[in-house]
Amino acid sequence: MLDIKFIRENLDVVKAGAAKKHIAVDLERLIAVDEERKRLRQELDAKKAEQNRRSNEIQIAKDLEREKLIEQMQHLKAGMAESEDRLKEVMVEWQTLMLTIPNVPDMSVPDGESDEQNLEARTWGEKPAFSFTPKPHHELMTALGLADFERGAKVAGFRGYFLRGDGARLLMALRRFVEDRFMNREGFEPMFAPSLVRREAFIGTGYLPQGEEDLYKTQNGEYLAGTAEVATMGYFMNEVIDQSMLPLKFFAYSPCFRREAGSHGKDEKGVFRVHEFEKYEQVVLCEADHATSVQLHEEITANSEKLLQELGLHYRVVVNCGGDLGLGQVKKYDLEAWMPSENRYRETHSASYFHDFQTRRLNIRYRDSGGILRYAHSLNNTALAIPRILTQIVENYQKADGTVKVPPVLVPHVGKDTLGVAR
RNA sequence: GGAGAGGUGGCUGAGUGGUCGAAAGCGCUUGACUCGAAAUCAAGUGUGCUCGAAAGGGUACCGUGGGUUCGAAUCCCACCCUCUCCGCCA
Repeated sequence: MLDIKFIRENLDVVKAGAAKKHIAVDLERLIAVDEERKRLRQELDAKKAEQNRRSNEIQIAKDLEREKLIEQMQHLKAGMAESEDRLKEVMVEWQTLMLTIPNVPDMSVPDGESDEQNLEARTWGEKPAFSFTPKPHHELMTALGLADFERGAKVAGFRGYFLRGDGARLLMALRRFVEDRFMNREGFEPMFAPSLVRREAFIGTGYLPQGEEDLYKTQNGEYLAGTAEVATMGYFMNEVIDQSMLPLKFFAYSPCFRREAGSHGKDEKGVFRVHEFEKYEQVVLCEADHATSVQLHEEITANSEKLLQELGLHYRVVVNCGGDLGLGQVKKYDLEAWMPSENRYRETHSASYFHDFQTRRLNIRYRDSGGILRYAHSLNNTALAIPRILTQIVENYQKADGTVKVPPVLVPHVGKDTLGVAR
């Protein structure tokens, strides 16, 4: 959510920002509703003041005088109820509109409508050369007995999967790998976050109200989170954080659930896009300073790049274009690792910063050195999403004989150097 | 799932219809005292919206949302959450 004062004073900026994100907004309506809101508020406050004044008089007055005053008050109240109802209506529309206004993207964000226009910032490593036609990950995994998609569908339904044997070993090795890197080296606090989360935190992080379709919902009304970001940010909801605690950096783990509504037909095979997965997420809260946000954005991006480098995966970093940014994101980098079977890069990580868009919705503040309450800034980036990362590992490390080499850093955790063969 | 208790400011905690944004204590800030500190004394110390150049004013907020009333932290209703006991359970 943006500050209404900021919107009022920077209409053109907000309008241009929404256009860059290709998000339709009705700013004229918002401004009109805001004017109405202010007018009614003032009108009602004046009436309340009058009411309070008279109430005090009634308290002192006696007998006849008192009854006369009470009668007068009843008249005064009649008009107030209307104003109050009207204000309530206006507030509902005001809030609904406010939730639709996207955050303004950074100057450096490229123009564009979809991920096709994302700008490649840099690459790392080399595309692996194959003397044969590389197979897609689901074929390799099935052939080597790492995954069972047929039974996955039988048991869990569409996009269901089992990982077994070396497939499960690889997944568990990746967990230990990423846990080791973050718990011991990065200065992050580990967080084990709930996935079953109430509506507020989804609204606060910007996934609702517009993303209802993508979320699973329980019969009790909670939603299943698609990322630990939701709960981790919600953790600080309605709180004032001690400034000395900032920046707060979390290495948050949670199971993740996504309905993938509207992506039928996309990535149907394998474990690239699944309904149920696990993710380690970097979540950061910092002081309300653009330069600090930018610096931390680079830092959490570098953290993930290091992981891909250690895994020996060729990847590129793209700056996401305006049309590929979420409602609250100011800027986003995607890390995309090479997918040999598709002859293109596919997303493994996504690093964004939000300024105070999320914290304003979540009401997360801190008191600065001048004693002023400010909304903190927030950022997040994938640390590692599994099983997705398996797709690139398996494809990039496949050999001519159909087996798959284990990335050297994972060998100690997997316990062997080749998948799909006996030790 | 059943029974009971309870949600008040940064914290503890008083307040059961009116002058209560809320006692008291703690904490915090500033000042006095002191070489300095502690102790002591004095003053101050919530947030949102809104009017105002500012000083300051208005209004709202005692878990959330409704209701009763001239007037609600206080009464009524619904919901949320916490705690205790029972049941179940990794």
